[in-house]
Amino acid sequence: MFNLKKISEFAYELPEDQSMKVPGIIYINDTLLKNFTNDEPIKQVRNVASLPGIVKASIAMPDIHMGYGFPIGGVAAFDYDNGIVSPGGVGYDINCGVTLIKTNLKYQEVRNKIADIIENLYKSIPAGIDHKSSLRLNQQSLSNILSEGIYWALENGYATENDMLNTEESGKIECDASYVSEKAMARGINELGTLGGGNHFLEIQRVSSIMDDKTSKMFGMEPDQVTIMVHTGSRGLGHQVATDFITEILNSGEGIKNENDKQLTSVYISSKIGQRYINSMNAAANFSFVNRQIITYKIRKVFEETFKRDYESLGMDILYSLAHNMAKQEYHIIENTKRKLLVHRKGATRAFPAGVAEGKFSSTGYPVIIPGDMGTASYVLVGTQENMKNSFGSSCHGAGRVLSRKASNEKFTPESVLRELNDRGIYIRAATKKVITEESPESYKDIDEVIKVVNGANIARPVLKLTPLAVMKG
DNA sequence: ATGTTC
Repeated sequence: MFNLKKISEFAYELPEDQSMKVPGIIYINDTLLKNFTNDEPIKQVRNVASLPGIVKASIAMPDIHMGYGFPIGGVAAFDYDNGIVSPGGVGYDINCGVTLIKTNLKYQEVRNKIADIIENLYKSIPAGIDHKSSLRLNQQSLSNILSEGIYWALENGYATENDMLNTEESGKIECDASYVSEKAMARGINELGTLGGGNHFLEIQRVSSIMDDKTSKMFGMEPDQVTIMVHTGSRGLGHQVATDFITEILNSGEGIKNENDKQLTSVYISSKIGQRYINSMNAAANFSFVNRQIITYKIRKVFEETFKRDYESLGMDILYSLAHNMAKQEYHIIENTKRKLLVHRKGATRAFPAGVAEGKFSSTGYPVIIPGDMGTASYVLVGTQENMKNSFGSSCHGAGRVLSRKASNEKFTPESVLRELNDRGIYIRAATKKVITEESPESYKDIDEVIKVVNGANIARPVLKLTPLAVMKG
């Protein structure tokens, strides 16, 4: 087991190691450290610290758990000219992320309709594996989605200008989408507007407490307001892009091998493979932005039918739609020098504060949306100035698993989890029994404790807390 | 996460 050095109440440093080019820092406290049953995630932080061109530190957020190569909850930035890009540092679900939709409805107005709404959402939005979209896309439309992102949704009536402004990167990352394989395209063409499975979900929530009144007001949010949260990504298309490039890099001889972990494969950003991966990753990210937008469109339709009012009069604006599995080209100040970096956030959220965030969020900072588990709570936060220096303006992305899916399935029964949710007044519609046990609240770390570390380590400040009323799982 | 083992 690693002998971690406590550097503050909310941060630990890995012991020095000859392989490490930079320090390894984990933002965590004693309580959350007790969740570790093995040191694999910590080894992954160490392995990332050995990669060429890494800048400042290999960082992990309090929701850290084991991933492919890089830990989930990991942040690592590489010099754009001399550093690497790693598909495992982005994750298989490229631009997996969260959209939070506001309403002007209060809890009292929806409480008797919750079950109907979820059942109608379940009919309207395909969920789980092998549930195909009702949208019929042709190849040209799919190509446009990959290169134009939300602009395609805007042109086709699925998005408004406002939706675009409320989406990270305005829902479009510049890229040459022609490198995306036919196989990835074939998997994606029937999956637009589908939720997927596993930890992906759709939730109806209410604002249960406000920690930052001023920012909440600026976000247009108040106590007992009803919100809808969507967590999904780029589906089979992004998964195939990741698979394609991991396979190609491993077979190419260009991959930078890591003696500690064969899975931790990467290539230089400047290499041809690296450039093709970055373009393909960005295309998959655009697909994911559109996927969440189409789901938003379908949610609005269901609410319009339920309340017999149009979605604008229901106040159904997107607060924000963000990515938490991406590598992004960004400029950061490192030792008084502005440097061009590729910031890998794998299960980590961009958290630029006021003054660094752009557009309509320049005076608040971008909303940082952190879902907990399906039985507990989620949070909206904003980043801090101090954290721009510490972790490239990044926050954690969720509670983080504490039990593996396998362990969860062995430990819980669907009936016990359903009873628990029912006792808490949470209505659930799940595609399979297995996902109910896999995603049991006890499979995740305590979100309140994770937020305590995020706040204590000055990563981000809590703005408001959301409590689930009903959940749909794929 | 994932046409849940090309």
